[in-house]
Amino acid sequence: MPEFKRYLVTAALPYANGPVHIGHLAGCYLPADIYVRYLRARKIPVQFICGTDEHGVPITIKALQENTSPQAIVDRYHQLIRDSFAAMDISFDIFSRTSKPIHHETAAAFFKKLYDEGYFEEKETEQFYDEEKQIFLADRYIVGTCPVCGYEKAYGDQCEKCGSSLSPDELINPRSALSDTIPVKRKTKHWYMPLQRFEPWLRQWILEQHREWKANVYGQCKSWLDHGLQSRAMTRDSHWGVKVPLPNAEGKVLYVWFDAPIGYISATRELLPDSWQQWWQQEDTRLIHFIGKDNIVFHCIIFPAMLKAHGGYILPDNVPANEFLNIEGQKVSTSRNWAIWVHEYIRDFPIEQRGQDVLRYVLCANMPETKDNDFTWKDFQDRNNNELVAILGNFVNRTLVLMHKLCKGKVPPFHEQLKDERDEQLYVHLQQAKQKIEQNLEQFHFRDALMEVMNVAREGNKYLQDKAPWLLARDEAAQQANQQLIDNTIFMCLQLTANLAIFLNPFLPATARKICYLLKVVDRMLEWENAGSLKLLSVGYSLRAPELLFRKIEDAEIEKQIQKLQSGGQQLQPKISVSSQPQKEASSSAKPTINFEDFDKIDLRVGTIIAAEKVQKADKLLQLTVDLGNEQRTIVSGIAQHYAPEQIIGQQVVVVANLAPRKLKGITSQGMILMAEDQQGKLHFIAPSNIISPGGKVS
RNA sequence: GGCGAGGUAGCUCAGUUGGUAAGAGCGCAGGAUUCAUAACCCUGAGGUCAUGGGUUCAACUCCCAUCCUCGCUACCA
Repeated sequence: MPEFKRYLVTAALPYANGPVHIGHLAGCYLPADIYVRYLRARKIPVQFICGTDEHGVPITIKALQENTSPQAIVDRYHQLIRDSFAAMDISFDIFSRTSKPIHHETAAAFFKKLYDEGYFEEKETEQFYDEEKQIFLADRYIVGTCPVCGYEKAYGDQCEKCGSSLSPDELINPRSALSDTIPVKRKTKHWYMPLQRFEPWLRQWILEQHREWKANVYGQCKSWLDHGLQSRAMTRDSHWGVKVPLPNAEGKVLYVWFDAPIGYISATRELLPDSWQQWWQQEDTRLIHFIGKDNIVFHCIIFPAMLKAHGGYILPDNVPANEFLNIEGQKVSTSRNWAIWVHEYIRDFPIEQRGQDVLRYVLCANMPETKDNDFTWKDFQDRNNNELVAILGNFVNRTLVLMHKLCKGKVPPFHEQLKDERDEQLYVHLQQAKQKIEQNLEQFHFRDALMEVMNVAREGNKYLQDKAPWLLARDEAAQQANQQLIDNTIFMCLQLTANLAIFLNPFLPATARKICYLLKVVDRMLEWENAGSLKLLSVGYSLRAPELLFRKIEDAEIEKQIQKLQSGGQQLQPKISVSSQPQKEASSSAKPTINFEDFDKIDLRVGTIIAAEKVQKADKLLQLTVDLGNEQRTIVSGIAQHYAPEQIIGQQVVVVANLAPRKLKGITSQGMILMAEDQQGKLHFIAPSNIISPGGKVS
């Protein structure tokens, strides 16, 4: 292991087509920030790099939907995201954007170098082309009916309704998202990176040399490597993005996943024009990527392969990816608006009351480090009221109150001759806590680290309880007699409070500063080397009047949040609240008008299911035998996750009888069953309201 | 279906390379106390460590099978 002299910490570049939610924070920005603040407190040179990822097709789609330009979209979200992070005290050294010229230049040069050294394969493929707009359509530009759930605005790579990943060929009634015309296939050329060439090296580098990576990360990488890597297109047909720096590459841009991680490099160049090489090209720099688990393949496989191919760059030493944070038992869904948006949270729990620290605390205490975790508002309330208020805030408050009552508002002296075992025990605990916090942070165990910080406050409460200085000062005579004992107790509690500020600083920076304010010390006290000391506050120094660090959160506030979440979650057509203008409701005319002849081409028949069984090795498919009166058809239908085979025998259905046969999992499907989808995405049969003889015509 | 990660007290989660009677926080019950935001402090109840086999002197920890959850992937006309 090389000795590291400096740290380069990156947090995944958020995509500038929507605001950030608390799952993003818990997934990578909060752990990254805690880690960076800890490093800074230890005076270890560190740069914390982030910015918005502003290219890619979804942004252009969104621009089309809102009838504006991609630039307007990314400008809006860049600002919103940046402000959200600022409110949460995420302390980036730079928060840049991939639309900046320096990034285009860096990414293009990177691509050119790989091209010049022959790392790319050129391939021609057939892609959908919009003749009206004269442009190739990336998968995302093709919109059509999802073959799985019937959602009419599925994209060519994925249906956002049911989550199925698709290819454009699978869409029913594919249309161009640009012009709504029917696209045609046309040949196009792209540059592919043969990742399989890096496979032996990646196996060695990850599987042999980085066994210390988190189990979820290591396992995911191994899975990818064992599956075998393939060439991957690193360019796209688009006008929005980094232009491919080659002749005859009009209308080609870098694949967003090629250019985005390079954004880390260009942001560093922007921040440190004269010394960025030191951070990216010297082996004694430790590069750490904080990401969510959806980004593992890009940060552990593709980007390292790119860096390796380019040469001259260091590789990530660790990629501590977190899992996902669910909300109230359900997965976050931006399209269903099942999410807690940071900019909305901060409106209800403003930074004046250090609402950001409450959220930081709860998210860290419940951080999805090893598996998906659940965020509930009840838990948020409990942790605030029972931990921040009752344990931490209470300890600091009672310490300051006692100090004012029993020590005249000044830091009392410590009378060494009266030091007892209990004092020593507290001191030992403080030293151990420091060590444990350090160890946990260095191993990316943030929740354990935070727990240890809270244990310091817990220990303080116990100590105070054992010493019970209020008993020693029952009356004036008693207080006079016991003043030295009282002094010692308060002295210890005050020094412990100062230590708490140091420990809390990486996790709850605003609270740490607030404690400094109450103790009338400068922020420099927060430097980590001061932790464990009992000389942080000078004897005789007068401190400020106590102020509560945290307030209780009432049931009504929690109710309000839950209602807000659920009302948002039930909206069929979700609206993200940054936009003041409501999106246009378009679902009533999602498909172009057709005439009767078009409709008449479809032969719809009533049928009765007379047999059903699960298709082998397919999760979603049922093989049905449908009686159409004069014949029986075998139809394969993607409904296995909605109906058990035995429960649908005898079910009447509507069948598209003249659909061209198609082989699925080796079975020829002779038709298609019509299904209706409800708000939860569950499929229901379309059937006549009375029993009709099989074969009956539908029109 | 393939692969990966998980299934540990009511809840949220820890458990390093197998070895004293299985842990924490919250919640719950009882007690003590009043400096403190009815906060704090003490004590206690609670788990066949998903299930069934196996290896071992010894397994939550290793191996095999099964079930459940999440993710990636295939299937969706």
